[in-house]
Amino acid sequence: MTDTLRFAVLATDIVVFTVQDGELCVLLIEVLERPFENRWALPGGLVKPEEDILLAARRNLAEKTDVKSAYLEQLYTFGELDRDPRGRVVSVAYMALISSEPVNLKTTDRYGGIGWFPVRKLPVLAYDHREMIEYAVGRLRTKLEYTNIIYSLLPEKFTLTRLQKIYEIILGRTLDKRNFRKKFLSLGLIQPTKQFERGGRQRPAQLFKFKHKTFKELPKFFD
Amino acid sequence: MTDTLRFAVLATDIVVFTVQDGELCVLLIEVLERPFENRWALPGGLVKPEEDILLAARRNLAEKTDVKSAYLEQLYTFGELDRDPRGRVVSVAYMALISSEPVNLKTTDRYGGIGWFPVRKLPVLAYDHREMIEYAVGRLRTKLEYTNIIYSLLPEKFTLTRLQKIYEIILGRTLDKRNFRKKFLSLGLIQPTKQFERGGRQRPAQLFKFKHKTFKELPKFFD
DNA sequence: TCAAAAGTGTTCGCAATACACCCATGC
DNA sequence: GCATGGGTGTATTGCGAACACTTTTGA
Repeated sequence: MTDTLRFAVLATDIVVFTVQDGELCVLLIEVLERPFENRWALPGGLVKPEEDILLAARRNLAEKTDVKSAYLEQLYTFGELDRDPRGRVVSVAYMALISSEPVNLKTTDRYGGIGWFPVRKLPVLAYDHREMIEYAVGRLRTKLEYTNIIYSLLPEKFTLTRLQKIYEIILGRTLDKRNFRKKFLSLGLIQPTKQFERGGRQRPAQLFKFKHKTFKELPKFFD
Repeated sequence: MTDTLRFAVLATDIVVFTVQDGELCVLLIEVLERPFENRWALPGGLVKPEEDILLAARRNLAEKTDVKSAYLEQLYTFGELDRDPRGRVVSVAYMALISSEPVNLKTTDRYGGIGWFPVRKLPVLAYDHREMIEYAVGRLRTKLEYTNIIYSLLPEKFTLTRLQKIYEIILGRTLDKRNFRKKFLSLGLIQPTKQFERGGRQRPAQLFKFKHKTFKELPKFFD
């Protein structure tokens, strides 16, 4: 091998999802550099020669937000020759999920802005980042149905209605309240707390929490 | 970016599956170079600077077999810092599926041998290739249940029993013959031919073929 | 007392499962 | 004629889907 060493530029891009205002949203930053000036892009950056790719994803994410993402998963590696007009860059895409609590977004002078965008109304994106987001949405939908990753999109305590809404928003269809509760509770993933969410002018909703906030595959789930 | 260009060695490894003699088998080559001399490894190699990764996988596969694989899918990118003792090598792993027809295997002076190994009885492997194979087996099992990729593991014409055996071998459990046929035929993916497989000292089995040999997701499948 | 969301059970239909015998052939 | 795998139908069950009213609170 040593006589034929080949090199490529390695990068990582992170599709950070959260649910906000009834929409599945993704975190984007505004590019200033040509040829994508004023377009929006996924947070990400280069992987250092002696840096683990997963850690590079975490680092790049930490440089833009103060979020410790609850969940980070490698998605797919994008290596089309012409995906970056500046030259050959191979990018390992990740998906991150964070709870929809307020998040501090940083910005540096290398970027114009940073913000959450509903995946249903994305701006014009730089590079192949639209493709990455579409891929990530597909993966998220799939995983929602056979794993417990939804825990990473929720705060510590939450109502069953909020839980259901997240499923509905991501899956893109409504679910029957009684069937949803019956089925989800039977999974045994969550337990009721003794607290209730008050404040609306309606009956208070009981707050639940996950027994364990660790990734798990489930036997079955919602079709 | 140009002021901070970073480099990594990019490679690809291919987990080539086939079903042979009642076993799910994977194609391995024998490494001669230190420090993995006499261990077995997945076929693969470096990605050239101006080469698409998928094409690099195809090329590396073609250099070892004369198989045009029916199916090739990117699996996961392995980038642990110490996964290759010779230095930092990031490898994009692929999964290939081929029909269990006889395949010509080539070998070059850079490798000691090449052959098929049952995934249940793997030799000691080089690098992180065992991990890659385990990942690939998981993906294969999953995809078998919600896609039609099994077509790529079968010859043009096949009996229903052979089809069922492949499911049983990969899923690792037996299936009921009547239920299997009822369900698979109801998917409408295959059609009977007018030919029968003779030769055994039993009733000849009707040969079937796939209507389309293109990748498809299925509504549901075997649990 | 009214508006708003919380909470709760039963029925129905279908799809998955379990299960056993006759058929066509080669030897 | 017998051994071998090929081929076929029905009954049961469990799960997902459909569906409506009462409860609790704040204003």
